[in-house]
Amino acid sequence: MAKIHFFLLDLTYKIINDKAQICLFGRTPEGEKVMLFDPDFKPYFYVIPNKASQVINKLKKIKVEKRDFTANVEETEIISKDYLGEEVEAIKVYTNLPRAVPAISNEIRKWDIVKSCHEYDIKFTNKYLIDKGLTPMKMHQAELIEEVQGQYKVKAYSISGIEQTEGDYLEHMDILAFDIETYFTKNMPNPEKDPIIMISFYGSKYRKVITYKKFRTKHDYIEFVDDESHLLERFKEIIEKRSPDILTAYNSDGFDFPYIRQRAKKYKIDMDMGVDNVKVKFGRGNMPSARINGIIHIDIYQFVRRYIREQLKTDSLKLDNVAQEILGERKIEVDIKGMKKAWDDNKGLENYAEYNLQDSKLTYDLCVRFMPNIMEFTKLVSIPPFNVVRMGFSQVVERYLLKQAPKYRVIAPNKPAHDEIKKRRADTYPGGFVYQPTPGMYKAIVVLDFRSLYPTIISAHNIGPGTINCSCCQGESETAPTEKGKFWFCRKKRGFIPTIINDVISRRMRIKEIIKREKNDKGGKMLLDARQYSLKIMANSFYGYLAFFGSRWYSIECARSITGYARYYIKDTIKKAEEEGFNVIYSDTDSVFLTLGSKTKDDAIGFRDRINKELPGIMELELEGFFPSGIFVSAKMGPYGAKKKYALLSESGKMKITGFETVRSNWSEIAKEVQEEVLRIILKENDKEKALEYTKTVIQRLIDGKVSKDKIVMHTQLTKDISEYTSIGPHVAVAKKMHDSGFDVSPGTIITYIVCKGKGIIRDRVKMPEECGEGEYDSEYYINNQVIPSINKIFEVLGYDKKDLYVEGDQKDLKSFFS
DNA sequence: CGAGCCCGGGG
DNA sequence: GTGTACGGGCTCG
Repeated sequence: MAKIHFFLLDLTYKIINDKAQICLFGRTPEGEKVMLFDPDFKPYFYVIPNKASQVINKLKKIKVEKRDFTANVEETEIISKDYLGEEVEAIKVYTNLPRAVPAISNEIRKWDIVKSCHEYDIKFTNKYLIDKGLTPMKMHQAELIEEVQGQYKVKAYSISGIEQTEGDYLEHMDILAFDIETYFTKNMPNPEKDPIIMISFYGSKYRKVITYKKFRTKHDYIEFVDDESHLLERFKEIIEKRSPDILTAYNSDGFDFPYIRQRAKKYKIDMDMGVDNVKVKFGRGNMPSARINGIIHIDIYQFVRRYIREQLKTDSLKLDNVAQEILGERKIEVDIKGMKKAWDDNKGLENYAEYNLQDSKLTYDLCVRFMPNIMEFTKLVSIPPFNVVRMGFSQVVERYLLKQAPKYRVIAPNKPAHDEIKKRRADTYPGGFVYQPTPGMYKAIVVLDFRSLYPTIISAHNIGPGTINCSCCQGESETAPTEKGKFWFCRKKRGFIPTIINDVISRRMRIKEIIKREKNDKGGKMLLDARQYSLKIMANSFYGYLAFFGSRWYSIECARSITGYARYYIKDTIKKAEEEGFNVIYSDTDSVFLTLGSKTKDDAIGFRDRINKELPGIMELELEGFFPSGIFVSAKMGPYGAKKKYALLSESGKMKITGFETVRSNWSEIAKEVQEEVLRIILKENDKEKALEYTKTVIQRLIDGKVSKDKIVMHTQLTKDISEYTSIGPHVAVAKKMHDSGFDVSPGTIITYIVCKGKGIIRDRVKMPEECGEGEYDSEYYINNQVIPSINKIFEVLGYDKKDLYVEGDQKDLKSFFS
């Protein structure tokens, strides 16, 4: 029998003759796409019974009638398993259909001979990947059985005996980026009426802009079609014809694909671009996503926001900002609001086409840049890249645990039910220790921090839901330094979670050593760096996972113990630093900021080494760096620790700013402007007096009514029909007014309004910009609720009070502002 | 203070 | 579809 080799891109399952068949989308080494059907996987879940024989007998007969199918049990099997550190006898229950798993488990959990059901809500395809040990994007082989006939764009076969082969994974992927431009008048475009006017593609040796207003152009990449419907047909055709491994765009889950779908519907064009001719599937609700069978759609914005955001300097994740920071390249500057006129008059469209193409190029470059990271996460958790880029960290951790579970015979605990979630959410506990800085400027700062503090504590103290308060170590093992409760962890047996986390940390250390050793191989280094980064993210997420209300392996007792140990170690470090004569100025969870005073850099290095000698297991204190000067902001405490807020000037003259939240788009322009300028003056000119004077000037201008309307207009989007609102916010109040004056205020409309002078709550004194005269705005509101909150924290740090913002000569009027 | 709502990205 | 993001911030009740 012939064997087939292929890279596994993605997978789904189809019901064929009342049986579920796994359907794999692959690409052969020769570059051809294939579909492979594996009938050899049955849906199942686990039952932990009180009386196994009774349960099995009853299960054999069970039938659950659902609207369009009948669920029944096909087979059972008794298996010994580990459930939260305990040996249990479990029944593996096979059902007729994947849908029958939730149907049957839901029914039998009510039986009193059943203790609990498990793993009934893990997606069928994911279970397949775990149980068969397969890894998306890697090379696989399988026995070919026969060719399958069907309405597919590619060849399809049934297979058996699939296995992942060692080594290769798809390295040279065919990536295609696209971007759309739409007609729009004032606000964001409305897919009901505003057409798509341009679509660009960018790939390796491929660039194209398609549009349907003809103009003279020097660019051969611009292609003209007859109208919008032909534009959409051509869009489909290019994707089908090129059938890239990866199709990428920026915020395409949230914008481009939903928009295209709406426009295509208008022309009755099917979005059946999948290699199996299945239409693009849209995830619903709050998390839209567009899945194309056989083509991996990666919305690179989704990946950036989940995995990269933390390490970016920019707070905004706009394509322009992200591209500038990552690629050092920007969008083409155009007047986007002028595009409507350019389109109407067919004047200057070439410039917009260039802009359109550049967006695709930046998206393509970002995708290429992050592909090693996406691949590493894909391999780490064995989830197709489509899903990986759309998963939160808690899901990544959980998925990694689920992948490891079979090796340790571990049965997964269940996700919490609704009331359990409520209970968990209400349960808070102390987080990291924060040593509040005295606000102000400092010189000669040393920053020390514990390398991966929480993960190393978990490993060093064997912390996990399976090792906590074991009967075998009661009274023998030390108790964790928590503020309440008495928790100890097993000393005889390593737990599932500490074992996994220790493995992650040691793998990462090995890789870091290889990177150090092999300095010369640049390409290999990039890959290894992506690998160590994914492991770092993974290790750092375990603690949060244990405390996350939605977790399967939830244990607030473990989380309490971890932060308890963390507080113990950091306080101990602070105490010892002070004993040695350093000045501790700030500390937050895992880091300590010292000023040298009369001591030297070498003294700081010696201090670090003395601390490290006493730390248990793999715990380690590192010296992050020396900073000639810095400004500190008071840190605000939350249940999971403190938020860092400070700005440091490094030895190389770079500014490191942490924790200043950006002002949101539904804030007024004046608030944004003041925040930006104050930060600029303080950080770059180092002149707090000047920042204060500047702010006073703006407040004075607000009081005098001199600030123009366009700087105080607020924008808020209506998300539902005005009649559906139970709580009437300012924007809803204005929308009602607008509605009464005959405006269209359907969901999606951006409501613009100005808060005006008057009595009572805000919504009673909001006006549409048109009915509000210049200077009629409520300066009190704009000072207290817009400008002051945006710069408040910054001035607090510099030792100023809100009172210092009083404008001379106007103190009487201002007093009421700051009550 | 809790509940309700909006924001992000996109044009 | 072996379902239903997320954390932060503002305003109303």
